[in-house]
Amino acid sequence: MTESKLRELYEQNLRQMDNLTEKQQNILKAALSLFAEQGFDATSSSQIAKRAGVAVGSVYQHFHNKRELLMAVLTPLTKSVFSQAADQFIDKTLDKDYNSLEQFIRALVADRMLFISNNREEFKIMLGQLLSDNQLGPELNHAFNEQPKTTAFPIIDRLKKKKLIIDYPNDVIVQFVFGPLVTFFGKIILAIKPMPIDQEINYAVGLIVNGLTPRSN
Amino acid sequence: MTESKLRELYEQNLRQMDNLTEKQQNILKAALSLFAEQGFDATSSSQIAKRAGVAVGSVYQHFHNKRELLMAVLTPLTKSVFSQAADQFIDKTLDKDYNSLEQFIRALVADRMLFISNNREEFKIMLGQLLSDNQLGPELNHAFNEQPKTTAFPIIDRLKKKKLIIDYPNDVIVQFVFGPLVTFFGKIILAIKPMPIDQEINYAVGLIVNGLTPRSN
Amino acid sequence: MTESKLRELYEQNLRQMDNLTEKQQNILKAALSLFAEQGFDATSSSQIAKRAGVAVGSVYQHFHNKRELLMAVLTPLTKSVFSQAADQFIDKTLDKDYNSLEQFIRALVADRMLFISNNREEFKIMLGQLLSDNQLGPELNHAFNEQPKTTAFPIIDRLKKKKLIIDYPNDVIVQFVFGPLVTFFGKIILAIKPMPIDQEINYAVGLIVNGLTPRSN
Amino acid sequence: MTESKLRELYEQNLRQMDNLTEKQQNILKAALSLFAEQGFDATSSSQIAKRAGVAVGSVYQHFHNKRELLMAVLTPLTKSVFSQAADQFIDKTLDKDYNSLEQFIRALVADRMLFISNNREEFKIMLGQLLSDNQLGPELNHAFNEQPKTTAFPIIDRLKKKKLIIDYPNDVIVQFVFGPLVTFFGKIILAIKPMPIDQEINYAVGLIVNGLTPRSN
DNA sequence: GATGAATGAGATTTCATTCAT
DNA sequence: AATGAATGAAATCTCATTCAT
Repeated sequence: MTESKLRELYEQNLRQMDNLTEKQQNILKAALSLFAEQGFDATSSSQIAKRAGVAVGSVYQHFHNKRELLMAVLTPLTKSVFSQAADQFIDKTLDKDYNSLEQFIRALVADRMLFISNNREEFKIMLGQLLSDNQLGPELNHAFNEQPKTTAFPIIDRLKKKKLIIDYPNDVIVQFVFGPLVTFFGKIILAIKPMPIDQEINYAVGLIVNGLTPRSN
Repeated sequence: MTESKLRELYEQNLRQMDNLTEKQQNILKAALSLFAEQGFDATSSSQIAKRAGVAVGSVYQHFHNKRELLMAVLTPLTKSVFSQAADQFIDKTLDKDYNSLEQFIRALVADRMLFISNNREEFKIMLGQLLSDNQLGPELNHAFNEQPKTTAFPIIDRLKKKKLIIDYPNDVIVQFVFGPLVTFFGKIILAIKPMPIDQEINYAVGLIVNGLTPRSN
Repeated sequence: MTESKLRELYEQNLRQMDNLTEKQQNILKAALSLFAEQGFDATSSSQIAKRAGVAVGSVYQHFHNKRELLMAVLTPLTKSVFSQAADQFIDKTLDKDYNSLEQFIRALVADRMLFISNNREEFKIMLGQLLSDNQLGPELNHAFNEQPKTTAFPIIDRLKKKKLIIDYPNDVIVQFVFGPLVTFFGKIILAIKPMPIDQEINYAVGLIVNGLTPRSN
Repeated sequence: MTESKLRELYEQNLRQMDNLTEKQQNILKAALSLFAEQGFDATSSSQIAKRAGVAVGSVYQHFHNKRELLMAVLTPLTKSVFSQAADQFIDKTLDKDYNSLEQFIRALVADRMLFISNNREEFKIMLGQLLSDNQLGPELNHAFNEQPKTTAFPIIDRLKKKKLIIDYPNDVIVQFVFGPLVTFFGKIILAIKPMPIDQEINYAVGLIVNGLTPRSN
């Protein structure tokens, strides 16, 4: 299971910002929670300062403006974690010669669902920015468009050869697998009834696998 | 196809706000587009006024503050359209005695996807609010939790009896069907590569149906 | 005497900014005096607002930032007045066929000294900016380098032909004539003992003329 | 030539501030150049620290606030150098029994022009302060009003007796001699086309002398 | 002495909202 | 109803200065 690794990676990323004082760390944490609660625009510098227990000026000591602070909050998610995790995923999970579709789907869904669950606050912030910021969208297109080509596509192709997966375009398949993940995220955002994550995974895997498995006739 | 009805309903709702001058209508339209483009907080009254081609003061003539304007933008979507459309959906679409799973899924997916596509701007605004406003979430719980119980659940139950659908909990099934819809909406938000909506519908329907169809063995 | 014209031109320029409310005019006046007294950087928006008798926000209603306000204060001096006055000067003063050197010098010195005297505040501000702003300098080079070529130089050439003026390079002569004017301005800046302006003019003209008159031997 | 002496005096003055570390000297130099480039107000402590290659705190180790730093920059110019140089000037230059007007003027103009040229940065700063500080002006009045009375006036009187100089009031003559010097300084401020300083001196001397020489008739 | 993170007062600027015309 | 100048509260950000290390 790669999940523990993810947490580790995240923590590691935070520690990499090691030029940060304890107070600056507090500012980062305060900003993270406030951005998630109220959104970026609705959060004022003085609010952040108050929650972090520092003076307003201190917010601007290390992070030279609010946007930079936002980026500092999102970076561990987008940059490092995203790609590193993805790389890890290739190495440790996807790169095995999957014989069964289910093994593949289960690994992927579990990994990503835990990732979403563990980073829900950051994801909320990112989504919020995506809605207003017209710059972030294109940046993420890569992650969602290009990454699968080198990671998931080869595996899908292999499964296709073995007739273990339905013959739909690769991107359509990927998009379909993402469905339950995105819905899961949606539920988190809407604070909708929590279902034990194992159950959530099991149901999702069951339905996705069924959906992707070719009918014999 | 219910889509045209939706538009009609929306327009009708706008016309119901009939105490509105033409200028006020322009203000509403300007606010709608700006909120969708930049988010609520990042949109200023004077921007709205400029795009509407009126004076700033006029923005406050009918809508007494910015928040009221936001509500006026969202109301036709949430209140009227949502419920009315839902009712319509029951009457016209779901309430038939579906014999085939595919008929049911296709009707539902097509309808909702067009609904999302036609109201993308409003949905973007609403999502934006959902992320910051901690009040809207619970309200929508009803729509997503309770409504299906009286609309989709009976149909699913009927399909289950005929062994035309997999024997998963009803809410899990509903959630699964929503997957591609939510993903579709996500793509709109991220402004990701447009695929002809018919194709999008066909692929989604194919996969969902396959996923929900019981295996013979 | 062109002096009255200058004042007229200046006032006219101010009136051309006619989109200005009375309050905005007050802001302009307040800014002018405060910039002259304390310098641009040392003057705060709230100081301007207070002296103008308006709210802080009103300072930014018409002039969108402090620099724009500075420009609004300096523009009538640099742009319009400078060039217009210069044009007028050509037409009305320099363009006569001066036979005597003294006539020429007296006209020029009197005109410029009154110009300086009448616009001392604006000149102080401009000089202050010149010292810090690295953009204004080059702009003024034109005025000081190019303008004389089309205005004063032809007259000097004519005087040279008639042996009425010493045979020094034209720009050296112009620079020399400017000496007493610049000194006069320096005295105003330093708030040094005022001498009746007529006397100031007479002495300056006497010495300049003597300096420029060729010795017979 | 007294110029070298001036530099020496200046350096000597700096050395007199001998409680200064090398770092503190760097701070002084950094402040000098930055104040000259951008003006006092527009220069921040951290900028000074950066250019001096020290920490912000070090700026305040010796100079207890920014104004004190400004004074430390200006003092060697105003206090020591100014008066000392003036004294030197009396001793070494003016106190000779000048027979020719030109000798006198040439000595004075050359000396002052080099002085200005060598201390242009300090002069820029001083002028900048003069424009905003309403206290420095009066202080300088002495230098410009009283000093000549004991230095230049006696020499002028002697020249008048010998009919070697025009019979204008002494202060008018002094002011006239200063004209080209002030203009020269103005050109430095405006960064206007540089002319070789020897030429600048020669032309100025020629014109001033001609201007001050009585006509035979 | 030197450092630089922390401070908080204050500056600039924005903007929802009011109100006289 | 419509206008847009005026308002002032609040937000972002800067910076001189302090102080613990």
